[in-house]
Amino acid sequence: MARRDIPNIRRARLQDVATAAGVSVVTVSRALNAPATVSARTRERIDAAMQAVDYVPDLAARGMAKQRSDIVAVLVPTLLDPIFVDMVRGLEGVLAAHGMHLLIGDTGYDPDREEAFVAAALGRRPDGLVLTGTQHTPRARRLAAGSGVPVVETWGIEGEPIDRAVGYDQRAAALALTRHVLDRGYERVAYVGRPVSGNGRAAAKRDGYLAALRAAGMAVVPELLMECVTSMEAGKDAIKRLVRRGGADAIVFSGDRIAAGAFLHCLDTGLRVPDDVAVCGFGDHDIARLLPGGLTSVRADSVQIGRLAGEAIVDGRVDDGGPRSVDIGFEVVVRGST
Amino acid sequence: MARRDIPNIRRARLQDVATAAGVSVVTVSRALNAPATVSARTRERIDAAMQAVDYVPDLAARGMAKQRSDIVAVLVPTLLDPIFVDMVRGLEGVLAAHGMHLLIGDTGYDPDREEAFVAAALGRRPDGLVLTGTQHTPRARRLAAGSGVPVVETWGIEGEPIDRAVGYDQRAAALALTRHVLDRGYERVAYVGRPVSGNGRAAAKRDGYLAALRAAGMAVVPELLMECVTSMEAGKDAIKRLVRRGGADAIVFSGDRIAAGAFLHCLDTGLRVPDDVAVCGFGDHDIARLLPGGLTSVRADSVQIGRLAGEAIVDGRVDDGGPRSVDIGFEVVVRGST
DNA sequence: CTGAAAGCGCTTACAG
DNA sequence: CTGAAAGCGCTTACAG
Repeated sequence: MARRDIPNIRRARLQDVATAAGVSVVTVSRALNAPATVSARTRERIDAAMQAVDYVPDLAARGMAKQRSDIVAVLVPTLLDPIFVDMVRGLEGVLAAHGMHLLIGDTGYDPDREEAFVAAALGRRPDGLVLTGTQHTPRARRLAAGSGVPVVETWGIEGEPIDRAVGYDQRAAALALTRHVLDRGYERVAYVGRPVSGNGRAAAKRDGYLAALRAAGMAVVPELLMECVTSMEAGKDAIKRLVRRGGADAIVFSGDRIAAGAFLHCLDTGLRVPDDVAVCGFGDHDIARLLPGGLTSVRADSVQIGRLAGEAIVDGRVDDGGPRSVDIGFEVVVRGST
Repeated sequence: MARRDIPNIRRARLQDVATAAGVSVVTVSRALNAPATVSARTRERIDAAMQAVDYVPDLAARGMAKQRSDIVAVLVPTLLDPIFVDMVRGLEGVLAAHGMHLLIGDTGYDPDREEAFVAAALGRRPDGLVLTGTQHTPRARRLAAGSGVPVVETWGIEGEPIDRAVGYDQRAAALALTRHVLDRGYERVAYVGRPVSGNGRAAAKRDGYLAALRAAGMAVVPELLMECVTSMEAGKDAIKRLVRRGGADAIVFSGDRIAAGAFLHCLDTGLRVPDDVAVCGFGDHDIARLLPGGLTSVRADSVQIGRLAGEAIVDGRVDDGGPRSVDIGFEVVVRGST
């Protein structure tokens, strides 16, 4: 298998199939794309020829000829957070059913990497572009807007979308969640979320938390406001610090995994949830149901966001009308942790 | 924004840039691919022209001309299992550093869907193909082998790889894990894993479990051998049934998430781990460390599998030699759950 | 029902 | 340093 020595294995082309079947390339192309327009006998010969050489059509060439790539590009901030993975699953399901392929990129929450990936993805002349959030660099936004491809921004629906947006009101969700905690009577409610810089959703959630405090007539305690990365370990570290730091009696986390890390730390060290400290998350991932007593969380269907994004792209070509947002809504699911 | 009414937005082509800059397309192409071969003044004019129209090169056209797509296709059985997501992260990291794009597909553990995706992916003339496991349909294997592109099979390294394989000995890992449990003195050791049909890794793991029992001179109890899907809920359901069914005193799960679901169920219902029932998983995901007392698991670096797969593809073109496997090894990490 | 020609947007030798 | 021609593998009108 000295395959790598021979850089150009000659893969079968339409021409090879045509020659083998004794017809022209056009006819083979038709047998592939409009079988009904080819006589049964010819079709049989062509099919046999294709089988014989294991012909696989070159989709890049087809795409160039048809001006349509059957590729959709999706950009997520991280694959470490299951909400984005769920969204990708929903998207992939819809696209696969339509014979489209998914190009995936991980921006690491970095707007510049997002911009670079947007440019690169647009180079594939995708049939759709799925972004996370509504905050992008000016050039990324300009490229996406000017590309002519359907663009779907996911999760955050604040502001004017480039084209379509599918998500829910992150600020309202954080506000509702925090209000629930305050209604329970907790008095030192902390908030732990992603860094807000360049992240509209993180900023919106934190705003929701702050608004809830304000509405309850409570002061913001700087020590109770933390930024952290997305990991279970981070949740553990955060709760250790917040409890030591002079006592949060409740913590609102911006994600279930972080919250679960904190929750498990409590189980491990004997801190009682919610008696010593209440904990809640965001996303209502399966772990929220399974933690002992359950984790209070915000439910919003991540898979559905992906599905709707996929559908918006699939029928985006027949659709018309200006930019618009779809709000999938959310629900505060109260469980034992608060 | 009646964008959708106008199917063909005219995106800037090389020709448009060339006209704007007052040069030929070749020169613009050179400015892009070999800037040093273009005079500084010309380059400036070209750069300005590109800026002006937000030019984004058509990568499909480039790929066709260069016979190189800068696309790598990866197929995973599911995105619900974090080990595959981790692998994809590792792969994506390496590829992004080389300006390559990731096409991702989710086979749902279905060999026919895998075959379909292999064919479709090969249609993109990818620079590499990353598969899961070494068991594929004959046609999928034939297509991959005959495609001339570097193929990396991941996780399982049993059998002869199509080209490269990166993973570890799944059977040996399950054997070692089960042996550890038996050494601890547990006598009714259950095994819960994915259906083995069409899944070489699942079969290998189950074989390892059976071999460990055999080596210990213990009989296989059919009631203690279960198949289940990959989810935390499934782990919960499994442990409920196994404990009821007349008492496993230890359970080896084929994944950490399933094991964690079972573990959490124990916490919730007061079953003591490991006193009432010992539990262990596979993958050493972060949750394994965070569960109270810790979850015994098999550690194998999923991200590293992705990285090595990516590197094999990146320098696959200069490399030579026959098919070969890379064994990344594994380690049984003993924690409180056993 | 079938085929010859032109074109999709690039790059690669080959000339100048 | 720059450009004209040919080609990458398809599809799309246009003829027959």
